[in-house]
Amino acid sequence: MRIGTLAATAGLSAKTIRFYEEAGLLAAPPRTPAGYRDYPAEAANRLAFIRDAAAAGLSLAEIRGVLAIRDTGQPPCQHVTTLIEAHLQRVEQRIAELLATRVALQGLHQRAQEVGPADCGPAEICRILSTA
Amino acid sequence: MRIGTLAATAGLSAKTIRFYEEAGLLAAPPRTPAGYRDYPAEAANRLAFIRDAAAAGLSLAEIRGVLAIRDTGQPPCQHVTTLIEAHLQRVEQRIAELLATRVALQGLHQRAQEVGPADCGPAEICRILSTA
DNA sequence: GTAAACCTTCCAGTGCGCTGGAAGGTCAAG
DNA sequence: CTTGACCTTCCAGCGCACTGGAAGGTTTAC
Repeated sequence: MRIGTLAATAGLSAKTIRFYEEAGLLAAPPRTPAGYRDYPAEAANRLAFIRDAAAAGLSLAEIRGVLAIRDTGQPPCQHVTTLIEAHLQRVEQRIAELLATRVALQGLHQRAQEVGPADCGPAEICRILSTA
Repeated sequence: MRIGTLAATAGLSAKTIRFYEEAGLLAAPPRTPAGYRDYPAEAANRLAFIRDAAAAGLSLAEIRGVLAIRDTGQPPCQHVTTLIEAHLQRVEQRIAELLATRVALQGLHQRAQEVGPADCGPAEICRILSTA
């Protein structure tokens, strides 16, 4: 299977697949006599896994870690559980930050309704965004 | 006021202030005979404004837009209101995405409790993260 | 007088996950 | 036989907001 076929199967671009190889996520496949990459069918599974893990928000570095453990023959369960927990924490942290930002933006929007252009002196920048 | 003093006042690094000048957020100040930047006290206000606006999550490009309007002498109220609304939408969109990711991660975590290492055949990568 | 702290410019790199393009070789169809 | 789709490598850049460092000049404190 050549790279274009694999790309179509996995729903990625050929560029991305070469990039994953370079990044150590995908082993370098054998080549045809002409030098074309020639992938076994299992490569599609690996790419699907990468896609699923990336969709869950794991970084390529984290995915590489999981794959590296799997490639030793060990099931990566414990590592994956730890990773999921850590990532869940990061996501929750980020959600909390964004909720706070949302409250702040709603406050600014409220303020924008209350002050008119005439309320801003020429010396200040914007009474809505800052009192500086 | 020299750049280090301004940096300390504004809670930024001197590097960042030079970067803001380069990025068109802050006018180039006059120089001392030795070539040192010599800021008027108002520069601190402008930096405080930039800080507040950035804290609300606006990009430097957006902040530059607000400042550019203000620098024409116009109050930027209408522009700012529009900007806040657009940014609020982006934030809400992102929150929704992260909430979905959180649900997905909680599902994966649940699955991780249910499957053991023995459940993963050597041919698959990780039954927790993907069925590929 | 000298050492440390401060300033200047310029160039380069960070992290992340790709993407674009150039210059060339190969393969399949008509 | 040619056209066009496909493949190869390599190098560069994106967007974002800085940050680091080198190599040099200046000011300040003791």
